[in-house]
Amino acid sequence: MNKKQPRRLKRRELPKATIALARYLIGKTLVHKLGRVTLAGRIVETEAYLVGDAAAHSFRGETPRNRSLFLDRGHAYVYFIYGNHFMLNISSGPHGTGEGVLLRAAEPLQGIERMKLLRGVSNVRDLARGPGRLAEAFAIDEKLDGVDLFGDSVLWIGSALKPVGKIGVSVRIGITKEAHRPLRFYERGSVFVSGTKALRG
DNA sequence: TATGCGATATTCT
DNA sequence: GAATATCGCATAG
Repeated sequence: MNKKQPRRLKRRELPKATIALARYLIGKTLVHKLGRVTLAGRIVETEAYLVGDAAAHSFRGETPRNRSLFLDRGHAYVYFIYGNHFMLNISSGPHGTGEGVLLRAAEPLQGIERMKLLRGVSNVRDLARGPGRLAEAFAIDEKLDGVDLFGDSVLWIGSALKPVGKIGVSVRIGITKEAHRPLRFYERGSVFVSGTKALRG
């Protein structure tokens, strides 16, 4: 029973550079329509993956698994990892360029009861705090791989519903290569950002 | 806070 | 055939 609705963002509104996009997405709204239920959350943490970046899945070229990462900017790249988690990325470069932004955490706004069912937890703070949790809370799976987030699909990015706080920058989480590059962006002080307290400040 | 392990698709050798 | 992966949870300290 939510009043304020986000506006669908258009592809041409997106910054062209991947790092700029990662920063731009903080505070925006991730929306997934599930029949009658709408799941929505405020993106509070992202990471950029670039060309020539050994930590990026595109580093060794295009394969069947990472092909969505090479789509024109604004498409979903969803993959399965560690035997039990999906991750949601947004492709960034022009078609043929393997860059993208990983969505790592969100603040649940709408459809919270459904998210609790999907996740099997009741603590709102833990619903989408971390990339695997975010995907589970938003019912993201391989069927959404390659979807255009800026067309008219059920999964899309909307405008910000609240002012965005200060944005922090740090190294990325959970990678072993290029682990020193400052390519993680997050809303400072948000309790919905993943990692320990130090990683939210 | 800090390990430690599960469970599997994809890629590498 | 083997290693690795953009993690999360349980359990111990």
